[in-house]
Amino acid sequence: MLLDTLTEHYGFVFEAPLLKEIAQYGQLKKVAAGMQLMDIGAPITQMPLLLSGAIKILREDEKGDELLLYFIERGDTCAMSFSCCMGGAKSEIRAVAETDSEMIMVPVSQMEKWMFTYKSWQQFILDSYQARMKELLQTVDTLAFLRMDDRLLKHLQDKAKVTGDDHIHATHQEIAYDLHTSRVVISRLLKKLENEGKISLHRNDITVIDL
Amino acid sequence: MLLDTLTEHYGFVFEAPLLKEIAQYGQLKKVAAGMQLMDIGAPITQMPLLLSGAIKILREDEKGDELLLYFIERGDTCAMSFSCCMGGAKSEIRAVAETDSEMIMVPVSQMEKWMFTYKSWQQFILDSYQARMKELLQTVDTLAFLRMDDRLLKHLQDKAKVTGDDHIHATHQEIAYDLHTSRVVISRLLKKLENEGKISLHRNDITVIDL
DNA sequence: ATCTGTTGGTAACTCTTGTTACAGAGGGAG
DNA sequence: CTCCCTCTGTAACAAGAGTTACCAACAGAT
Repeated sequence: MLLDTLTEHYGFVFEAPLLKEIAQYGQLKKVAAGMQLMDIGAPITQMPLLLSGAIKILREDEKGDELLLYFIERGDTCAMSFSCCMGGAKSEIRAVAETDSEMIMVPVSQMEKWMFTYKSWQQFILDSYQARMKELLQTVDTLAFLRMDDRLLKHLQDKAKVTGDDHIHATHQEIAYDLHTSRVVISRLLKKLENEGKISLHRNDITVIDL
Repeated sequence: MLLDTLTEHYGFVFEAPLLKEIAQYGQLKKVAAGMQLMDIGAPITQMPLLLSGAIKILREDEKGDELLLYFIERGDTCAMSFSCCMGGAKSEIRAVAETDSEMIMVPVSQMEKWMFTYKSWQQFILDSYQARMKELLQTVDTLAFLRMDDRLLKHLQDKAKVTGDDHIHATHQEIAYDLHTSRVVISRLLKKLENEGKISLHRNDITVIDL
């Protein structure tokens, strides 16, 4: 039952009446890994509360070049979608399921109401903004202060963390897209990391040793 | 009088009773250009509403390397300071007055109350988060997708915009700090931009032609 | 087994950025 | 004016990252 699942994941965040309302107005959505949930420029009408799995958030420039911003995990939401809803704005980012995921989609109309009626909801939204802000700052730090080899290792560690698996199933090309570089560079640096004993390489499988 | 100044800058954002409350509890603060307003790791107890001038927001890594994130202008606030206040968290960023500036400092106790009593305040806070998020995304785009010469030109244009002056009074070293690179690189690229007719160089003064 | 498309390894080269070193220009203090 | 310090220009070199090209290894299909 929806309310049970909800209580399991958000019981410590929201009070009972709010949980009930969310269960009432929310809609369960299951997505398979790799599925796109939202695109840049798309209008936003609902807000996801993640129950399980992980979502990766991407940015794209005019030329179509991509960059991974961060992952959203269980118990999180995409705060940006909130104000977007409220203001009727378009999405600034793209969201793709990193693993099979479950979430509850909440319609914008209720969100606005809850903002005034439930202190816990208000707090949740503000905390979410704060958390996302912090992650974006992390991303900026990574881009500004780290070299590609460290960015790569960090990416592999992050990926292992959100999937809960130290075996990463991804091609060098896919990793290159996430870090906005070329496949050759990734292959080169992966080999270097392997020589340093931090990972081991197999076809379609990178094992992160240095977690 | 404080209320008049406040109404002038925020009259279209907040309703009259809220303006009055802000005037009552807020404190006017004037700072000179170059003065540091907040440091990384410092506790936050007040939130600024900017009346005039501009504040630059910086990020720093463990080694003390800096990076300019964005500018805050008139009519804006530092949304991050809001949740920091609420959660009693430490600042993630450093804030330095880019120009002489005036702001109203609002104590945290009132902010919480207004969140429930004034819809316009709630909207203001959410809009502010959204705006800051958008600026951070801009920063990420700049770092990820632009080369240093374009970053430099963009920086000069931004700086000209927030100061309202196409003459930029800064040494090459200062610019290098903001962009997290070395003075030599900046001198080199500035000369290149001058040859391309986009700026003109003088001692302690860069004139932006291509605005 | 053979063919084919995908994935990964590597070399060679270019371009951008960072580093070191040094010299000259400008401006203020004495 | 002279001294001294800061600011700027430039050269030469090093390192990191991007690009192109090519080949080998592998997996699935026929």
